[in-house]
Amino acid sequence: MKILTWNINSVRLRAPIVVDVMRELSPDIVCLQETKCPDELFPSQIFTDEGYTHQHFHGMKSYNGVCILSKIPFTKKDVHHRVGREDCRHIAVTAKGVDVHNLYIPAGGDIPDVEQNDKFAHKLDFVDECAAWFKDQYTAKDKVVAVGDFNIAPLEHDVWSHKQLLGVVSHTPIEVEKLTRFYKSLEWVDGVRHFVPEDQKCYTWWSYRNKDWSVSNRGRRLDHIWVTPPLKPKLKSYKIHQIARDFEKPSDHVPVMVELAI
DNA sequence: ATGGTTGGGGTCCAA
Repeated sequence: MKILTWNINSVRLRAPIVVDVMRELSPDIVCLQETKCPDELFPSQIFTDEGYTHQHFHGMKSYNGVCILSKIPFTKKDVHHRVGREDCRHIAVTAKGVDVHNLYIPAGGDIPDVEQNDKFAHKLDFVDECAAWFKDQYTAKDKVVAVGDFNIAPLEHDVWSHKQLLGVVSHTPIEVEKLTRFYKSLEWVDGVRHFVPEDQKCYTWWSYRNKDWSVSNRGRRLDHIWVTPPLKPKLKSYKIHQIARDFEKPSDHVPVMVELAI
């Protein structure tokens, strides 16, 4: 079972390149974030035509929005609201006995200070609530996958310069600490770092503001695929589809995929 | 230290 996550920054604009990636990588389950699309306008048919007939989308006008597109039937699908808001950042399905959660953690604005920046406070609260909620819902013996744009690069080599990004939202110590607490709470396994040594640079996002992104290569690993311990021995391979950053009209994120032997 | 780009919806906000 191949599970792919991608922050697509408008599903209507980029549905054609999602289809390209579906054809290239043949994922069974595709989790998208930042669809920026109300449900009544979701481009359902284009994905149905590709064989992704099982769809769960939860979007809103202009901002946020998540969806799960699958070739495998769901036995269950849910929408979850975090931090008392209804901003379309967390949905889940059950497929082949595995609960798959698609998360879009808030970016958190520019200033890493909860007093000065409500968006940063919201981000930290969101991560805390996820940790508590997953701990409440599951034990480490359950088969669970959590994917998405977490908007946090937790490890030193998840950013191009650890020192220069310590004060930049996405890599500040408080965010890393909170995400790490979430990570440890359910004994999650990092599906990409399972294959990529921690001392090796690894990115999934390059800013639009950086022209010639691949030359400066100032990336961050913001997109993640976590699995619970029973799924660790099932991890078969991973793919960071970096070529997608050079597509015409690219997203600033690239697809991340993990293959599980189930 | 600063500004750089993108998408959506509407002449600005969030990323």
